[in-house]
Amino acid sequence: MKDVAKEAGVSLGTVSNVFNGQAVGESYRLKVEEAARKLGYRLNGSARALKTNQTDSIALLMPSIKHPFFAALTDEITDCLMKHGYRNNLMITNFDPEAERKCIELVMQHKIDGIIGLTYHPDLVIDEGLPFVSIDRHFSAGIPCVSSDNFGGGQLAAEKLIALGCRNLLFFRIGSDIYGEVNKRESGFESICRSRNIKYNSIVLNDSETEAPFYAYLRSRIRDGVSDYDGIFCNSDQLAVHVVSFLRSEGLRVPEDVQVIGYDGIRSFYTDKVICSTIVQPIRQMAEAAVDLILNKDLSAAPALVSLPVRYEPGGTTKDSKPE
Amino acid sequence: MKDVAKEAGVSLGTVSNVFNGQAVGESYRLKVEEAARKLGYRLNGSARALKTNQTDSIALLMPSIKHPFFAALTDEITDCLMKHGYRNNLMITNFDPEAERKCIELVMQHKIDGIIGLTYHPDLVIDEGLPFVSIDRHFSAGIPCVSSDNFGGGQLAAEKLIALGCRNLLFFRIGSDIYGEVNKRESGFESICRSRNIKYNSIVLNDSETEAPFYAYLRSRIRDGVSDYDGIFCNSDQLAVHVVSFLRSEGLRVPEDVQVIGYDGIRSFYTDKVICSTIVQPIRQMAEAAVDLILNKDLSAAPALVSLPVRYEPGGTTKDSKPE
DNA sequence: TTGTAAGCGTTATCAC
DNA sequence: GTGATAACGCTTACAA
Repeated sequence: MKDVAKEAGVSLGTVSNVFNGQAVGESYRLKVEEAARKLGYRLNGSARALKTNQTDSIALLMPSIKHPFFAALTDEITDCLMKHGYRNNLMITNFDPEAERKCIELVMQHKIDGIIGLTYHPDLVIDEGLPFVSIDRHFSAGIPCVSSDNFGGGQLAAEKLIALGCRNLLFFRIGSDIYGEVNKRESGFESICRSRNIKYNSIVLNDSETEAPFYAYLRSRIRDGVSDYDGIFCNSDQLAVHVVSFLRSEGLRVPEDVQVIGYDGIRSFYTDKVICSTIVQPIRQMAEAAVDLILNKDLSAAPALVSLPVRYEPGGTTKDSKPE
Repeated sequence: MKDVAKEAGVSLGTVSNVFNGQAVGESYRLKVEEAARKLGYRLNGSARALKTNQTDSIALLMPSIKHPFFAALTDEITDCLMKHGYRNNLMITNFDPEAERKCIELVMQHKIDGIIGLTYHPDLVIDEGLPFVSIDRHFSAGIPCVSSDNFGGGQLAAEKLIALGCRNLLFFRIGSDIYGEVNKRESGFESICRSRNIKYNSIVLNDSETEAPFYAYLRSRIRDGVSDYDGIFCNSDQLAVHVVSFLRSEGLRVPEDVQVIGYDGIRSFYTDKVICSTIVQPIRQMAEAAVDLILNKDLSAAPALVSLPVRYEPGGTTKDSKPE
């Protein structure tokens, strides 16, 4: 920068002003720009960061991005961030709370401006006003959470199944989402069943590694080739697809005998169709919401929860139109 | 840091040495560590970067991570990078050469230590010795490329199809991979066909948006319900799956009448099985190779091409054992 | 082995 | 509106 100043015959301050879009005499600006081009000069991010305490980068904590939902979310968040002139520091935690802690440590060391995180560490301490936006997990005051409208999604699933003729509903959940917003899917589902006076049941496997207990239960409720349940709402599309193939392997027809709805809205990457009837999460909107929140500094005044609307999409495992 | 020095009753240099793992008297080290803990001190990454010209971060340029292959690669690369103490600056370019240029600009501005890139800009200029490792694209001297063994993969596909009884082979490729290593899949495939004296044909759609021409061609080669071709090798799993469903919609049986092999080794995320018979790319090894290269500074002495071994996996679209 | 001091490339605060 | 100067927090000779 000193060289540019010399080359352009102006002072350091002026050069700085040019590069920061400050008001500068037009002739000076031109001279500086010319000199900068000639010298192939560009601002030094580290020096600027040191001075301003701003790195123009946000860390994104993800358990993994092999799952298509996480991948899509990461893709959109990165895209949003870049559109705002920010860089994305992607950190993969592999669902490991210890790794999450280490990531936070890194973030503070590098003075990264904020964190968007989908974490699995219940007691994760977010020190000293470090801007943090959580996805699908509700922490405490000052840490906004963005998620899909899980409660509404649960309701929607129940309403659909009932409208499609189901009278004996079942809810399935697996995974250690103990601290998640995700639990509300069940509540929403139940609330509709109750108010409509529809029989329902829930099976929740919190820390199970396997889905076997679901199948054992399901099998125990099949008599003479007929299932007690005619509608099943699953916590994820993945689970829904598994349940469907189990049912079929037991000789039941889907959707004729049993209808199944999943959650997420995962699309097959080669057909671009949903893989089952499902409640689809508004991924792009979630990304935008998270980025807006993290970039708008004033997290203390931010809503504790931003819950974005979901929609239902038939995918062949319910009696409404199936794709293909 | 000054505060820590004061608190510990030592000098600045000593504190710095402690944090950089330099030899320091044990009693001093303890005092410094104690003081640092008390003050909640941590090294300032920006200041350090300014001084050392090292940011401990690598940029990863990806066209998108919605595609499962890109997602898996990004996941593994990020993981490798973090294991080496580096951060990943993920940049999504959406296949846009202009965006790629901008990313490079960002990288230089922020003095990021290097780039791993899967790019679509044929003339991308990598200025001034900026460490760059390319994936699946061969640039020029000094820019190593890591890829799966595309030539070997093509050979393997041909060998398998022939071993499984095919006598009339076809190769399909789509996409604008004009500058890619990926073209070698075709060469490998052809080389085997020639040396085995097997009839084959290739259809390459370089800049087509749609697969329709493939289907038109395929249809023209079906007479009396029998296809001229009994074995097809596709450039990607995605294409392979599409071709399979086209063939079936035309009343042909796969794999009985026509056998199909894809490339990539994509797995269904809910069954974890490959989605067709395929040549699987060694994603983890590719990630490790790319990270090793970029971190080992001396790119001028690095191999121009690191080509990692692939393997074949049956997936139900060939006559060898099919899953499920 | 430890302390001192210069300097990395910016930005910001002043007088001018 | 422009130009000198201090300061940001660290590393690294070099001196003690």
